[in-house]
Amino acid sequence: MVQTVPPDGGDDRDESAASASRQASRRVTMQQVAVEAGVSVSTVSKVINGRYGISVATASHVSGVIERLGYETSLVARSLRNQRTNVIGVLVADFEPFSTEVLKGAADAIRGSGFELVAYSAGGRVDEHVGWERRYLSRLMGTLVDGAVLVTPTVTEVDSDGPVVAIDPHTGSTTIPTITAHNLQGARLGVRHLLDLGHTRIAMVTGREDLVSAQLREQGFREALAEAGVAVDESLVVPGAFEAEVAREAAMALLARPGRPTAVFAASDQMALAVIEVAHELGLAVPTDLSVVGFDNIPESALADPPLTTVRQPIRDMGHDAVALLIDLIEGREPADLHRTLGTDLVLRRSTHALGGMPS
Amino acid sequence: MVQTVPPDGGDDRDESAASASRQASRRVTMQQVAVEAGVSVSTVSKVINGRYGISVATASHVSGVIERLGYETSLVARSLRNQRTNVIGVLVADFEPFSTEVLKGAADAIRGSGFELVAYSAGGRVDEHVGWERRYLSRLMGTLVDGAVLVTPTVTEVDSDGPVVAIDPHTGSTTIPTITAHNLQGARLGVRHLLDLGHTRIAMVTGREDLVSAQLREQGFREALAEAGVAVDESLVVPGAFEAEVAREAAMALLARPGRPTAVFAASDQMALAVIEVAHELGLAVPTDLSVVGFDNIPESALADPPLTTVRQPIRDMGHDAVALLIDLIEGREPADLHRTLGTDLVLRRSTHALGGMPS
DNA sequence: CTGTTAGCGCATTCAG
DNA sequence: CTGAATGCGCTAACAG
Repeated sequence: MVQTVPPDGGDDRDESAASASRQASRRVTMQQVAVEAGVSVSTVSKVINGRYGISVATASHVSGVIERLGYETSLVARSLRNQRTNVIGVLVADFEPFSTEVLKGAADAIRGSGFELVAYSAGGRVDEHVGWERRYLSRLMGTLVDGAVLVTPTVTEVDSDGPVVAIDPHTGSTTIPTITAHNLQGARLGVRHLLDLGHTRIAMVTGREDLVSAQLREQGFREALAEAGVAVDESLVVPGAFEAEVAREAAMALLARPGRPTAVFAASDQMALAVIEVAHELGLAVPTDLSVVGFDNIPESALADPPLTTVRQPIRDMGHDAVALLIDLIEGREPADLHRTLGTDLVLRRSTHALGGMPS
Repeated sequence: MVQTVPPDGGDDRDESAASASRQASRRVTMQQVAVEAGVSVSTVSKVINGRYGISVATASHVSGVIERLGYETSLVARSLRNQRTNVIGVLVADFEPFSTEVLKGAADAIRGSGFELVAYSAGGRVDEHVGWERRYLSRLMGTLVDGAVLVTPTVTEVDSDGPVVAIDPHTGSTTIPTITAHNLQGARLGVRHLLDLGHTRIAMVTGREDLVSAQLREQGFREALAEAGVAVDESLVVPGAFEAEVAREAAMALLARPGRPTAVFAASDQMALAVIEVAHELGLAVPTDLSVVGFDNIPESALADPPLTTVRQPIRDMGHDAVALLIDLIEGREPADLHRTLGTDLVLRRSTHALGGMPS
C-alpha cells in the first residue's frame, strides 16, 4: 500500500471548510471526501465499490482520503439506492428469553453467509401489539433488509416485498414458510412424565387461546391423560395467557382451593416459574407437595428454585434453521421443505417428584 | 407521460399501477398512494405526519387509501431525510450470552421512552474484528440511529456524529461515557471465597491481556491472595483469552501436571465451564477434587454440571443504565455521572468445596 | 478514465 | 388548502 499522495499541486484549497471537515462534528459524507480528494462523488463511489475504470493513482489517492477522514458509506443511503442490502432482519416483539435464544441461533447461521443481522424490536409496545410485524415488515423490507424472520408473529398473512420466515407463529400458517417445534409431542412427553410419577390430579396452565402452539400443548395434555385413562378435570385447566401475571392468579386459585392438584403442567416456563413462586407463597414445597413441569427450557428455568423440569424446545436450532431457510429463499434457491417442525424432548431437573412416595 | 412505470429494473408485470397496487409485489410507496388518491405526494406526507393545512375530507380520503394499500413509511427514506429517527442502536460483536443479556436490560429501559431499539451484530466476523464498532457507528449514526450503545467495544476513541455509550469497554476509556461492573472487587470476592474454603493452591485462567476488565480481574485475584498472605505461584496463572478453546488447553496443562491446583478462578463463566469440562475428562470430580469459580453469571452457568459458583455482573442493569444514559445524552440532558460502575457479588452454587474436608 | 445527470422515498420549504 | 420544487447520501447510467 503506497501512499501516493499528490503534493498540493496548487489545488484550490481556498475552502477552509474542506480542511475543517476533518473535525467530523457532523457525519462524513461522500461529498466531503470528493471535495477533499479533488474528484467527483461518482469517482469516490466507484473506488469504494471497486468498479472498473479508475486509474490506480486516483484510486489509491481517494482511498487515502477516505482513510484519513474515516469515511464509511451510509447504510441508509445505500439501501435506498440499491435493491440488495445483504442484511437480514429478525423482528421480535421484545427482547425476552425466547427471542434472544432465537437470535443466538440466527447469529450462528449468518456466520460466513455474507449477510449481516439486524434485530428489530417493537419495544414491547402494547398499544399496537397486533400487527406490529406487518408494520415493521413494510417499513424495513425492500429498503433496509432483503428478508426477515418473524419471531412468534401474531399475523402471518403478510404481503411482503421479500421473503419472510416465521418462527412459532401464533396462527396456523399457510401463506409463509414456518419453523416450529413439535408442541403436541412435547406436551405429551411432559404430561406423561407426571403420570409416570403417579400423578393423576394434574392441572394445566394454558397459553393464549388464539395461538396454535398453545392449543397444541393443551391438546397434548389431554391426549396424554386420555391415553393413561385419566379423565380431565376441567376445573384444573386454567388460562395463563403466556403471561407470568395471569399465570400467578390462576395458580393462586388453583392451589388455594380444597382439592388442589398434585402436579401442574404449564404451557411455558415463564408461567411454570410463576406457579412455583405461588406455591412457595402458599407454603407448598416443590416438588414434595407439588410437581411442576414447564415448556420451552429457557435458560432461566435452570436458575429456578428448584430447577425446573421442562419440555425443551430447540430454540436456537429454530433460529438457525429460519435464517438458513431465509437465505435459500433470498438467493432464489428452492428449499426442500417450507414448513419445518423440530423435535422436543424432556429435560429432567428437580421440580417433579413421585406422588406421595420417594423422589423421582 | 408514463409515471407509474419504474425507469429501470422494469421486470415488473405490465399491469396498470392502479389495479396492480393491491398486489404489492413491490413495496408500496408514497407515490403510489398519491396516484391512487389523486393527490400529490406532499399532501400524502402531510396527512401522514399530521401537518396542518389539509382539509378534513382530503385527509380522511387519503387515510383510507393508505389503509387500503397497506402503506407504511419507509424507515430508510425517512431517516435519510430527517435528522432525528427515534431509534437507538445497540452494537454487538455477536449475539452471545453476555450481549443478549445486555439487550434484555436495554429493552427494559427503552419501554415507554418513545425510542425504538435496533440491535446490530457484526456477525462475529473475525477478519475485521478490531474496529468493527467504528465502522458500524459511521454507517448507522446520523442516518439510522440517534445514538448507540457499544457492547464490549475494542475501540473507544470513536469520533461519532451522535452520543455513544460503551458497556464494558476493552480499554480504559476516557473519551466516551461508560458502564462497567466492579471487576476488581468482584474478583476479590470470588478468590476470597476460595481462600475461605481453605484453598491455597489456586490457579487463575485470565482473560485477554489487552482488556482492562481482564486486567482488573487478575489484579483482584492477586490482591486477594496477597491479603491472605498466600504467595502467587506464577505457573498457576494461565491465559484463557476469554475463549473456551484457549481455556480448555490451559486447563488441560494445568490439571494434568503433578502439583495441580485444588481450585481455579476463571475470568469468565465460559472459561470456567471449559475448565469443568476438562476436569471431568481427566477424571477429576468437581467440586470434590477441584473447586471452580467463574465470572459473569451468564444464564448458562446455572445449567452446568455442577452449577457454577460465580461472580455476578449485573449485566441486565448495565444494559438498562446504558440506554438510560444514552437517552439523557440524546435529549440534551446532562447526566450526573458519565462513568458508572455497578457492583458485583458472589453467587454460590455447587462448583466449590472446602479443601479436603466437608462441603462448603 | 472521469464527471454530469438522474433518481431511490420521503419531508419541507415556498408558490399558487 | 394544495402542489411543484428541492435535497438527504448514494449509485448507475451516459457523456465527455
